[in-house]
Parts: sequence; C-alpha cells; structure tokens
Amino acid sequence: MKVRYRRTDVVAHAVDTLDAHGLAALSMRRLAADLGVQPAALYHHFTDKQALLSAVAEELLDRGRRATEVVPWDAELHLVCVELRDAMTAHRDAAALIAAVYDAGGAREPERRMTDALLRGGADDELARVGARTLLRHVFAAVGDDPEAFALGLSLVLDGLRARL
Amino acid sequence: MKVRYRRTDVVAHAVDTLDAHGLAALSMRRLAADLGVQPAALYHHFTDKQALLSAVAEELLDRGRRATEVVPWDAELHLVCVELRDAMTAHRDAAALIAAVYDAGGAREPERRMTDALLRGGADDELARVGARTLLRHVFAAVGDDPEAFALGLSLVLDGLRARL
DNA sequence: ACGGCGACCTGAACGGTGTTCAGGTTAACC
DNA sequence: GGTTAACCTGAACACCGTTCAGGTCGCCGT
Repeated sequence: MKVRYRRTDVVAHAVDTLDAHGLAALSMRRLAADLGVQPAALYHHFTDKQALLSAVAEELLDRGRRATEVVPWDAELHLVCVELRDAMTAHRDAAALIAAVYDAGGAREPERRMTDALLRGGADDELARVGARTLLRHVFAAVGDDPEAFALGLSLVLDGLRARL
Repeated sequence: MKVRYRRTDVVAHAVDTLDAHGLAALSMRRLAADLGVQPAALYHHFTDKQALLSAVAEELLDRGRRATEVVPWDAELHLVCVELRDAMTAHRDAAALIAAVYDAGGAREPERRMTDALLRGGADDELARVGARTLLRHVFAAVGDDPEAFALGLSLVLDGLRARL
C-alpha cells in the first residue's frame, strides 16, 4: 500500500479541487479518483457527502479568521461580517458552498459569534437572534457587490442595531 | 397510442408532483414515469431540465398574479412583492425552485415589473435597477419569516425608496 | 383518397451521481 | 507476536440528465 489519508488530508485536497475545478466538480467519485482511492474509502472519514462539504466549509471559514482580539461588540460584528465575506470570496464557489452548508444546518459559527457579540452589547435574546440573522443575510446577499456597496449596506444595518442599544 | 401530452400538460403535472413530493422528487425520469412515458419524451417539450423548471416557476408566478389594476408606483412595488411572496409560499419548495430558476437567469418578470414601476416613479436607471434587486432580495431572504416581520422589512425598504423620489 | 409532414413518442444506450457492504490490508501498541 | 483499530478494496444498487435513430399518430392540402 502506498498512500493513506486522514480526514484533514481529504478536506485539504477538496479545497484544492474546489479552487481548481469548482463546486460542481466536487463529487465523491472524482475526489476519490484524484486521491487514487476507491469512492467508498471516503465514507470512512465522512458519513455523508454533506459531512464532507460541511468540513470543507468550516475549513474555509477557519482560513478566513484573523487574529482574535477583544474589541467592542459593534466592532466584533463588523469583523465577523468582513471575515465571512473574505472567506466567501477567497475561493472559487466558496459563497455557494458556505450558503448551501448553512442552509443544511452547518457552518453556524459566524452566526453564533454575532449573537454573542449582540448579547454582550446588551441586546435581549430576540434582538440578538434577529440581528445576527439579518447581518448574515446581508453578507450572503451582498457577497457579489463591490466592496463599497457591501460596506455601505453593512453600515446601515450596524447603525440600526447601535440605535437600539 | 393512448395518451399524448402538450407542454402545458407536463408543466401542470410537474406542479402537482412538486406539491405532493417536493423539489427533490421532480426528476425527468420520475416525471416521465408518472405520465406513463419515456424520459426522452420530455425532451420534445423542453430542451433541458432547466427549461422545464423555468416553465414551472413561471407557472407558479402566473398563478400568484392578482387582477391587474393601475396603481401608484409604490403601491405597485408593494403588490409585486406580496404576489411574489404568495407564489413562493403557496406550493411546497416553491421558494427554492423560484430562487434557483432566478439564479440561473429565469423568472425575471417580477424584477422587470419592479424596475418599470420605479422608472414610472421617477427613478433613474441605476436606482431602478438597484432598488428592484434590493426588494427582490428582501422577498427571497424573508420568505420564511412571519407576515408581520416580512411586512415590516418591506416597509423599511419602500420608505427608503420613497425618500429618494 | 392519399401523400406528406410535423408533433409526439419509443427503446436503448452513455456517462455520470451518492451510497452500502463484506471483506482485505496495514500500521501501531502492548 | 498477536490484537486492535484505522484505512481501504471491489463490486454492486439505485438513481440521475441527456442523446439518438427511428417509429407512430393525426391533421392538412392536394
């Protein structure tokens, strides 16, 4: 036997394939073939294709993380949105991937960080939930806009939240 | 020969299948089998699965249309958004279908009606384009919210547009 | 009455997809 | 050296969208 892989190896190679050939090319069979392995081998590392995609999405989000420093709650919100946008634009089809994984119930960390920041800023549970979701939606929807338009729209929502706290 | 179908028959049956079994069950093969026909037969009516889905989306949008009356431009915008939301909530997975078709370049009529209304209200080309897209995004994003939240968010955007015209 | 023509469909195939399963090999650890 | 767990094989199952050559039907004009 020549090569053996761990979970992280598969994820890393999936990211490369995503960059090189796009989301449509990210199939179990193709990924396995690229690794020189039978498709069934991937199911030792991931229960599902969904689980594989989730792991890739979280890897992309991780790579977008900046150094963590403690900042005011509104600066934290801004930071999370920018990091998320960066993660969605740094790799081919990353926006579609992350949105799909989020819709399926994964990649929840950005939203969690945002609700935490809002709670820290004095929001009640309801406002924290709705505010985080609204911000997330804005990032998802405006990911294709130019940076100025993105920043402007983001400021609008953040101003609205600041006005309530 | 027993049964023969026209384009509209296939679309109608696709809507029924969508209601009964959801978007995932809307495959060429299943649709053909339900109609008692070979899969290839569908390609006489539609060049693509994409074309079939486009036709279904447009059918759903048509069914959501109210009686057309001439109203002020801002009332027209409100009406289009409500009709679109209705179409997206009236059938199972209709929101996902319409959004997918829109992303692929189809189901453009609501957006067109909104840009027309904005131009009629005195907006320049740029504002009409951006405004229509913003409204569309809001409806897509808020389709799962309760009606009050939907109406509130919609009012916010409409107020913003009114303030500029 | 008949020929043609276009709408509609068949049957079979091509190349892809995710997933499962019983069993085989390999590396590490006691 | 033997056990155990991680990793993988090979084959199959049940789907998917799409293409193609050819067949059948009803209508329409001559």
